[in-house]
Amino acid sequence: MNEKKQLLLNAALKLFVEKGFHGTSTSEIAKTAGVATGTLFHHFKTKQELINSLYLYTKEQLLTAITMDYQDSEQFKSNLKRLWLNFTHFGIENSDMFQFIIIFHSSPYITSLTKEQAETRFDDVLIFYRKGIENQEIKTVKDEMMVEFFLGTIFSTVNYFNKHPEQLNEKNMNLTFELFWDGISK
Amino acid sequence: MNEKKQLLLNAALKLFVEKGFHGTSTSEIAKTAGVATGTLFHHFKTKQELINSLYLYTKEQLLTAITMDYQDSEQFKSNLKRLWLNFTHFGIENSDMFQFIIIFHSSPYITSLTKEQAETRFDDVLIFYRKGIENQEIKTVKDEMMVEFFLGTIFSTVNYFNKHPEQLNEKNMNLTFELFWDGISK
DNA sequence: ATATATACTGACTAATCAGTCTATATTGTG
DNA sequence: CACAATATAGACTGATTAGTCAGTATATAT
Repeated sequence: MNEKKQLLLNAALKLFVEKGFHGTSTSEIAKTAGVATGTLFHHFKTKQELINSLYLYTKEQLLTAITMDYQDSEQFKSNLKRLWLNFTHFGIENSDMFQFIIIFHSSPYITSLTKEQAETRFDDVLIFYRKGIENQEIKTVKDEMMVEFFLGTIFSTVNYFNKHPEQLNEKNMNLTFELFWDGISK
Repeated sequence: MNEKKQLLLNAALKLFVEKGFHGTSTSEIAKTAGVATGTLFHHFKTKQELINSLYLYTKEQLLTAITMDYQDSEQFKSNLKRLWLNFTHFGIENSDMFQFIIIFHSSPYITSLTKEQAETRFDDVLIFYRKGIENQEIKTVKDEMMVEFFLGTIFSTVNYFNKHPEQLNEKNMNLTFELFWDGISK
């Protein structure tokens, strides 16, 4: 990736989270990145294309962080916990990216084509857990409800530790996972 | 409340959720409400004041919907469930307002003063449950974490039923509450 | 009925926006 | 080195924006 292109993505990420899509001008993005506006439009044909690229980029970073490391030798709970912890830690350590994904996931600024691209890659991760979910100690709930609940608890956990960073330690992190786990287990 | 002022709030709510704060022009809000732009600026000094008013208005509507009807005669679980169900139903039936509150709660467009105003009124509701939480069958978790978890599960439940309205029935609603309840109970 | 305040209108303005264009610099290739 | 392709720059433009203003209509009070 070209250096200035990367600087532009970083600047756009920060500003979009802070002030929204329309609240951030292309000239401000260029200024923050330390480049000219012409350079921005050289790398991204339109502002629209910039935010689409940014969405794919952040989702890719998230996917890398939660890597598909399902271990058949381990218990289902351990596998699920590792996924949950990876996801949550990503959210805490990359709060701009996490916020961006949350905000712009259900936003009209990202074209549906881009969303589909990102979503498909995402489902690939969850498919590993689907066979783990069947015949396990988990409540019989629709897959989609389970995914929403999973994401909802991560969302609230990240929010909590962002607001109260002094509470961030292994004990409390385990406790919040137990809230999720006891909810879904039979 | 003045009729045209109400029309302006309704139009702004719809458009802000759809296209964001800066993505919606004041002329479009006025046009959607069927009034002149001058009328908008007569009722709200600035666009900023409009969104602040809207935030207080939607929070007020939410508060009314989840009314403080704690019944000491009933079990804690029943009281909590009623609050949870009122909240969730509000989110499903008033999806624009719910979305608006979620989006603009952690957004720089609402001044922190306005947020405080709304938050104070909100805490008044939760205080009724605090004494219920003590010495109950609930896990010992920080109050703030409990609130985040509470809101997180409502958020995911509303999201789920919005995406899959055909799944909306009493049985599934009870099931989703049990996910929350089993998580927090000892 | 008259006076005063409030509600409303839409044309207007200075500022700002996304995107263009022309020119210059840097890089890669043979 | 030569020369083409790519990267960078920033002044510029037509369109759009939040907010103003001068005047008109409607409601309220005495």
